[in-house]
Amino acid sequence: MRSYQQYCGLAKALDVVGDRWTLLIVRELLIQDACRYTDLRDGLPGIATNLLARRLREMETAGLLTREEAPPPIATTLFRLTPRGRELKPILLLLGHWGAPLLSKLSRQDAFRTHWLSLPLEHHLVDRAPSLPPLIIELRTGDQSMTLETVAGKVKTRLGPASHPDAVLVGPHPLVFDCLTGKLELAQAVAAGLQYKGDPQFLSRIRKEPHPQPRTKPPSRRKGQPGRLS
Amino acid sequence: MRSYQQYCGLAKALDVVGDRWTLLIVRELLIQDACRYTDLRDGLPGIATNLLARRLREMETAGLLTREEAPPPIATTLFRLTPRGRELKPILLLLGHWGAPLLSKLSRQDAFRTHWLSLPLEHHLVDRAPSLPPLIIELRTGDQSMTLETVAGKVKTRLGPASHPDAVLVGPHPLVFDCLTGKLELAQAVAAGLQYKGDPQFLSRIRKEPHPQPRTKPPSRRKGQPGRLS
DNA sequence: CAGCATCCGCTTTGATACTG
DNA sequence: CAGTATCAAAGCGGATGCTG
Repeated sequence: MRSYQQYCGLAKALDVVGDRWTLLIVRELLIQDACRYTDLRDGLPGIATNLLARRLREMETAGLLTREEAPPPIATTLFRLTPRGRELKPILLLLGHWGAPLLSKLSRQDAFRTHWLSLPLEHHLVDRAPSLPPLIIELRTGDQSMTLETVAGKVKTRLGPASHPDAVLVGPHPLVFDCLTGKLELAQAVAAGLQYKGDPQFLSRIRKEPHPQPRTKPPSRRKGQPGRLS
Repeated sequence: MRSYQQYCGLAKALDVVGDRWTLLIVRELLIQDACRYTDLRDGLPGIATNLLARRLREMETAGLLTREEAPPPIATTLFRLTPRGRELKPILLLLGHWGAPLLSKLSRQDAFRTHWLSLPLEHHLVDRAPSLPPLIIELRTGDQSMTLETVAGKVKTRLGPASHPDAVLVGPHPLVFDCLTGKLELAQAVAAGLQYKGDPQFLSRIRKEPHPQPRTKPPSRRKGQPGRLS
């Protein structure tokens, strides 16, 4: 990117991360830690391959990431954020939070990768009952499943299914996301096509505000099946 | 900007504010509140006038700012951030802070406007002695002077000179900025060409860490003239 | 003068094809 | 797997001109 040439920290930051795709590449590396070129390309639907290669070079020069050549048995290049690059994480979280209201129904045909849920979910889910046994929730949406697990008052995410989840959410990703974050009440999400197995209380345990939109009268709670599911 | 078309809050945020110049326009409106077109153009050296007009239209459409047509006596258009636009402030502060280390000596020939100091200074200066009488510091650098004043444990900035400052800093903007934020110790800044009038203690009163880089032995404190200056 | 719109050359981006 | 090469389209920067 052409420099703004302004003596201003914000302008200097944008000189480095203001290019198209750059912050989304940082997103991928924040979520996936060590990425191969093809992992990145797969997590960035729409990017042209030459542009990805160019950005990776520029970001390496700028000190945002490093490129590790793995030795012959593995024989692949791994891209990883430097500490300086990882310092962008709080900014990405805030920006993502700022942009969340723009995820409307109109975005339903947008590309989606399950791992994109990781940062926003870890950012605004909590464990409101850390003294209870750990809670495990499996999400089945998008290109792969994802598991949420409460640890030390927080919610950690990882890719892949859970072996003994307390609850399972299955459905289109906008429903799963809105239901988890509390934008949609569970009953509304179920009415819209979400499948939920487990005790509904588990959901309110990890939402920051259990009833964020009491615009209409609060929907009546439905009993789920408590206990572990296989 | 062409949409990333990804179901991700960050990608949606970048769809709106990821265009070149957009966040710098937000910076201007955060600092100056109500701006005329020419104020904006002056605060954004390097922008092409047609591009500014286009961005303002797009940002109005996106709900970031409003355009007020002032009645005939004033006869000018005022641009102002909406609350939604103002929600970007913490993000800009973080990004500006992240970019601050990039403001090196190499940036000395970059364009500069005094009001750009406003956000970073208010962001990381504090009043470490709020029980003392208010402190007033005048900066003379860049295109106009700026006044710092302690209020309720914080430091507020405004453009223009102070009538009875406790201290005055005169010199090139990188020196004034580094000296205030503590990147440079006062003695170093003075040695580099900064003029400082007032008690050196006043500086450590508003810095978050009074001695941030004791790599070399701490420079000996020089006595200044305490008390008010005219 | 404030607030643009138009034109033109250059740079960046996007899409696709191809390679060690 | 990890890119490079090529080319068309879009975006940007700079100059200039127009309108109240």
